[in-house]
Amino acid sequence: MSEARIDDRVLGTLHARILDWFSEHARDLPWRSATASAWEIFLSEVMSQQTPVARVEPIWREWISRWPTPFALADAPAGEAVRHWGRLGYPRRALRLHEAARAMVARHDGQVPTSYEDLLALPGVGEYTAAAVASFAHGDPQVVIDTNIRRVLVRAVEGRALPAPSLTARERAVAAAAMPSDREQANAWNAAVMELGALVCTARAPRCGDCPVLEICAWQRAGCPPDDGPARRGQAWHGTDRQVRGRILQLLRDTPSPVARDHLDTVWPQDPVKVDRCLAGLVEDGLVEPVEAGYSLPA
DNA sequence: AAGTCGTGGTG
DNA sequence: TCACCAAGACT
Repeated sequence: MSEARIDDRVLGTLHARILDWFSEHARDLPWRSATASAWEIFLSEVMSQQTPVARVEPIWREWISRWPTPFALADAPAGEAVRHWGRLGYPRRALRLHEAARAMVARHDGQVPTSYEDLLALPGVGEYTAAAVASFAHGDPQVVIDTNIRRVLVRAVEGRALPAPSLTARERAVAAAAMPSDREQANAWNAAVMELGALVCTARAPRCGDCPVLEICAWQRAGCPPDDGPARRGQAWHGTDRQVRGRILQLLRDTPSPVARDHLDTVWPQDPVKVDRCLAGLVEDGLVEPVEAGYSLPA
């Protein structure tokens, strides 16, 4: 276990300034309401994985109203979860949410589990989501580390522009050392640092003029050196399986009845072999089901 | 452990 | 314009 030490005076200032900033500037997201249920918070966390929060809200409202509890979602066909996922992206998350709801019914009396370990065991829940749900839904101050928190800490504490591609032991140690010792403050801290990263300490064009900890930011004091890491690999898109899979699913979502194999070629007419491969992948993933008349969302 | 998995806003 | 990136998980 590596340890990281942050100067007590610096730490005190970080806590006070960032928590104060958060109390003034936090967006009033519906899942931050004092009356939000653990299920509502759980849904918001999975929906927010790799997805801008602004796009989550309408889908989240739709899901909450349609499936207000784990029981409700567990009773629905998996395909309905995929259908109502719409264009939020990474539709396997919808499937895993459905599996998670069934796991909650099977193993947790239909409740969102409270321990980090039980949360982590759910499908679609990794380190980040388990810690976030523990902290935000249950008031258990686990160390939350998301892309925002990584960026804020690497700048404010380490003085670098951007974190490494994958999470390091050093970052875990810094994040743990940065947590306030008070339980309530620690939970607020998790949300506050994330919010600061999302609204001010952004990846592309940080609004340092609006930053509450500008004077003690190590990156600022170092003169804002540019990222020294290797160039990031851009995500290819045009003509990839991802694009074709997306089109296939969009067609199936927008069609109530099964779709014939021939009709699926219309999503990528130049290459039926690619369509075959993507279809096989989607079936393998459980997102699509072969039926007599062709293909449909899973029952 | 690097690759894969959607989608849309934006600087 | 277009490459980058967004409350990651999984293999």
